[in-house]
Amino acid sequence: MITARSSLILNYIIGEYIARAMPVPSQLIANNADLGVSPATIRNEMALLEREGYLIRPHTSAGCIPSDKGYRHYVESIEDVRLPRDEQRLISHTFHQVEKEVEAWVSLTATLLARLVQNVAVVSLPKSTDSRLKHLELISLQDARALVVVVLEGAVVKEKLITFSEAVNQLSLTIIGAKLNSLYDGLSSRQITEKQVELTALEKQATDYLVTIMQVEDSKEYQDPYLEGWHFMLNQPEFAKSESARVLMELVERRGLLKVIVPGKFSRQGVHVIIGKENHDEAIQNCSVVICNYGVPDQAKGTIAVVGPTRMSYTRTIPTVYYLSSVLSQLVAGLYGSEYPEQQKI
Amino acid sequence: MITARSSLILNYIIGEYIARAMPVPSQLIANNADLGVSPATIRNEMALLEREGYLIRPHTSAGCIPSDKGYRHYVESIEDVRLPRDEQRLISHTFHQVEKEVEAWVSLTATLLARLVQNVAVVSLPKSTDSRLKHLELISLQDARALVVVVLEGAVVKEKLITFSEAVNQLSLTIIGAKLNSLYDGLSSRQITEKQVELTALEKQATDYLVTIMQVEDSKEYQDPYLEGWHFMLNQPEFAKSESARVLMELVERRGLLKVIVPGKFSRQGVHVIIGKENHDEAIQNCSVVICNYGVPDQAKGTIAVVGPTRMSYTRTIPTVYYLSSVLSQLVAGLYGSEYPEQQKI
DNA sequence: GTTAGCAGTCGGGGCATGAGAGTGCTAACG
DNA sequence: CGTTAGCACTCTCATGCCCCGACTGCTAAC
Repeated sequence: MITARSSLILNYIIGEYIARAMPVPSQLIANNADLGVSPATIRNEMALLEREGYLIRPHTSAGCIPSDKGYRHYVESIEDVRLPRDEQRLISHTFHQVEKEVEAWVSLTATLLARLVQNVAVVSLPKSTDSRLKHLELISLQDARALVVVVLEGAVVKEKLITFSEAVNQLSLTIIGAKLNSLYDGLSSRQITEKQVELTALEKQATDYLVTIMQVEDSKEYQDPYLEGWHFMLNQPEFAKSESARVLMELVERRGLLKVIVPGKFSRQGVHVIIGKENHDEAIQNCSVVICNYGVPDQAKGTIAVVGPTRMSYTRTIPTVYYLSSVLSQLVAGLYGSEYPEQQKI
Repeated sequence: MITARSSLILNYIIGEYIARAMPVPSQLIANNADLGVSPATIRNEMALLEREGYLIRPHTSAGCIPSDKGYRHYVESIEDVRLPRDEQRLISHTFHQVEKEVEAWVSLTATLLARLVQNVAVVSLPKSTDSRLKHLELISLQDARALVVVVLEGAVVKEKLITFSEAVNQLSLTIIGAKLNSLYDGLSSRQITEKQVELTALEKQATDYLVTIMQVEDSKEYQDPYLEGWHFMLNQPEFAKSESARVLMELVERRGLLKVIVPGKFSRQGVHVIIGKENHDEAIQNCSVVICNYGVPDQAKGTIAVVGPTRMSYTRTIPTVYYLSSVLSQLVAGLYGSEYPEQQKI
């Protein structure tokens, strides 16, 4: 339904348009695309591509700009999703210089990603699907108030201030903590609630808090991802009048980008691209999202994404998202004590 | 040097300008400000205020807009920095509904503040000036790798992945942990390093990690504050062309707003307002910052700030920042087990 | 199928015009 | 001396116009 040459021309137009942010004239294509044909021939092809819906003409006497369908074709024809070796090295080197903490990794990923692709990066923390208790610690603060620190499988640490029904000293708390640790070690929140044991009032209270924390952790999905790089996006001519940026920001900041995207169920492996109108939410229909899961199968997963105008550099963004997701996966795998499988292609 | 009536007129103009975002004509003042004089008289006063530098005229035949000096006068003359009782109740009610975690409080503060004042809110976590160890926990992950969880005075919890020089099991780690806890309980990082004790190789390594974590915690100032509400700011006509917003965002996101402000040394108590050119950094000289410290004296302090166009509602922003800082102070005081002193005025 | 040539179309910049808004000034008033 | 009415003046903004330049679509020839 589309000849090889049309496809070449289409991809050339899109590449140029991404770089110039202006309609691409036939002249330019004939000169630079090295097809050995004249502008007139190009124009014929362009007219065809326009009829087929791959191109849009802002007005009669102007060059073409790609439609969502055009971008889709362009993205599908990208073959190489690997970042150049030297860039890979540069990135992984940066990760070695940072503190060995999940938050630091994720935050760094967001910052790097935003800078590398000059758009907004969205990276969520890795989340266990069904968290299991690794360790529990109760620390007395004052009278009946205490701090409970919960360490879950995968080096997830959660703390919460709690208040017992009566004053307790550190010694009692340590004893309670020891008992609960031995009782609940390695269990999920559900298993803990189902466990039938004799507990004192205080132990019961501590257990309740523990279960609550674990349930909260299990239930909060895509909460508060790291957002970085708004100022890069504002640089794009698409967002010159800030009204357009505002709508998008409101969506991403307030309602949570990931919640909006998820309905798409991009559950398969690899990088996914959602272009313009393919997005469900209206506020983001002149944007594209490049998104990828990372994590360890059956243990924990997170999401890494880039949001930018549909006219973003996919050839740069896709490999970058892909590579960073694999780096994060490996780091997270270390937390769960498992090796991470070889990288796979899209 | 400025009569009572001039001052009234000036403040009226500024109030109007903040509301309308347009130059204020003499007509409007005469009609609404209830001074019992005609527009002509107002014009005379306006001419005076312009000569004195309180007002600026965008062009000859236009109303006036306030200069930074004018805003300064306006802000100084604000007397009531208390939020209405019912708003106070609404806010404190919201805090009761949220998880009892420092991060949750600070994040909520940023969100609330941004929404209440319709501008960007910047809130930093409370930071101890000289943190002391409350509890240490070592958790084995795999072979030589482990997780160290450090609880500091003030319910600050930090975790880090560490690697020992040799494989260690959980039992050994627990023993090491118990020993270090009894040795270092309540000490600062400096005191820990100065403590002369016989340690095994592993204990030495764990101590080093502990000290590093505490030093990092002590040294990182104003790191990664919670930012909220960019989309509100983009609504302001001042930022209609997103170029102006970009510069500001770059400053706040990349270089850290608080670092830029700090040189001003607003060490005293209460809310401070930095207007336009009073800011050191050029990128923010058409903005104002309303900023306030919170925390417990000598134990921990954080910062809460609002950034917006110089034409922001100071009468709303100042009380809101003030009240939220006192709420946060009280919450943080609870963490340190001390009562928080009565609220004081600016 | 490809190409040259040419007419046709549309956006954007430059410019003049006119209306409207609001002031500055002057002269009169109490 | 402070206040006021009246009026001329100034400047912005919106509108309309025109023309230029950029590209295309079409046609006819290769």
